[in-house]
Amino acid sequence: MAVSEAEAIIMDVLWRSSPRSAEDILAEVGPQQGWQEGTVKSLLNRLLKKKAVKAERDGRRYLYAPRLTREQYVSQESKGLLDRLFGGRVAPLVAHFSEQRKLSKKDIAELKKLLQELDDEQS
Amino acid sequence: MAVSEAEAIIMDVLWRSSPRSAEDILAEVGPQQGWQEGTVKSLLNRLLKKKAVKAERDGRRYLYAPRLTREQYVSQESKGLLDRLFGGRVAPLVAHFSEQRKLSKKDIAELKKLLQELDDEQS
DNA sequence: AATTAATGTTTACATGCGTAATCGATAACC
DNA sequence: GGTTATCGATTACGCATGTAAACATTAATT
Repeated sequence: MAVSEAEAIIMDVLWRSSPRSAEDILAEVGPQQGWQEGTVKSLLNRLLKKKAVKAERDGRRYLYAPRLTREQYVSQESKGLLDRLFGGRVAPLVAHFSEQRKLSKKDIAELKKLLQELDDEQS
Repeated sequence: MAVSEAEAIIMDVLWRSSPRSAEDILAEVGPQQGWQEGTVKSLLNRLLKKKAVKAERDGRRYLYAPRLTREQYVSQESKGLLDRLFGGRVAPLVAHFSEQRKLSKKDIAELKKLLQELDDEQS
């Protein structure tokens, strides 16, 4: 089953640094999201059930760590969107952002560099 | 409220051509999705409630048409993903697909052309 | 006019999600 | 050793979603 949006916020914390205790996660995400203890614990349990995180006992508590990598998650999500909205092709997606003026100078520079690199490794 | 995934499939039919009757929509999407009448009708009603489509009476029945444009929908969805996963920047997204070898030759060619055009209109 | 067919409207029902309160077990403290 | 604090596990609850059946209305047919 898929990792939901609220769950992904917990994953983000774990991707930044793990393993971490529930308390620790709450401290980082609670104030920011307005979540309290029970919420974080439920989300952690659902993530465990989905096998997206693992838990290792540490005395009285658990330390949680990702089992699903950020790369895997990002891939699933982006591929889903790409397939659903752009026929699975990247160029139309970029064209879309271009039309929406969502390409910053920096983006453009980086894209050029990226394409250049692809050329280089090609030859 | 957001248009759900099943609802988006109905929208797709309407974006391809509209206005259309429920029967018509069912004919196109039913066999393919394994949906039956009631399902399509429910989805249409939810879309009406969300004001994503409008309905115009045509004799005994209604003809449905999009109110939300495909552009609007695509924008919302892609911006959501971009913000959540790539800090709102396009280049990292493309880099991600590049790393996943998801850039076809055609993609690369089109991206080059796109960047070229951006340069041109710039100068 | 009564019955049937065609459509839209309302209701249903299981599952997932966001958000949490409550329960239960175990460790710490008096 | 009994009480309290700390954690995780279980349960809850409203709302959205996917999927559809049941109901209502109105037009067509006999």
